[in-house]
Amino acid sequence: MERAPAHPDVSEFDLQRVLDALVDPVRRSIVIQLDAAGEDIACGSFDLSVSKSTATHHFRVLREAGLIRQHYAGTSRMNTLRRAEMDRAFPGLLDALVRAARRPARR
Amino acid sequence: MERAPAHPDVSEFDLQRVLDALVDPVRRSIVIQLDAAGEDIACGSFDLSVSKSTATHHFRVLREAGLIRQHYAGTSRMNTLRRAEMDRAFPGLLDALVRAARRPARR
DNA sequence: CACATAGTACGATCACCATCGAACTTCGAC
DNA sequence: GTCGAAGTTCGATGGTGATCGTACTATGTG
Repeated sequence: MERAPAHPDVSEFDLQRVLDALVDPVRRSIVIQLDAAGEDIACGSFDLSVSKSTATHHFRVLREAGLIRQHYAGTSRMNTLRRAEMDRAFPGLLDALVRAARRPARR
Repeated sequence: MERAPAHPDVSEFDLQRVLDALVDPVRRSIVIQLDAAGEDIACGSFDLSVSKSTATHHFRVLREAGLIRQHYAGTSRMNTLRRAEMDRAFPGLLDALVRAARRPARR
């Protein structure tokens, strides 16, 4: 188990990678939940509809895209939304997505 | 050849579908070019790196997501960015993407 | 120590999608 | 009508990624 996983620097953020991460509904749900909570959340405390191993996969994709930061607290792995850094790299992107997710798909 | 293809109404716009459309770099390039031009562009006048049949596929995905409107002008098929409608359904989304695409991937 | 908890690593599977070429259609020009 | 230009349609193919179960590792607790 990698106890200190690599996180990309803001200067390395890549739009394609970020969109690839955000296009998956499970991953977008993770981001939405983090944004709504406004605080760190452990991997296991998310409301997800996939298995643990699949969840691990999704968290890795989000981390490698730069959307979340992960650090251990005991056996739990805490997840932080890298909001400010994302906003700096891609202004308005997360805002638009969070806002779009909050309202019904059809109006 | 379908001469009057179906376009979704704004009330039917779906975030997942829109993101699925925008995550592909070729399709995003089409949207960016339409936004930059500010006017309708024929399918064949885009700067794309794929074959004609693949391009047709991409235009269809964009149309079915509601991102573009298509109509014939002679043998040419003109494409219009549905900017205002997208902005109404998903405020800030296109702005953020166009803006992100304008600057280099890394800074 | 033994045990439970939290998550990772690894392979395998499966579905989807971007891509293409070839054949076809539609329209305008000659 | 004949030709070319502009797109579409139709398979086929190939790669990628989401998913899972199982085995494993690390940490905390008794």
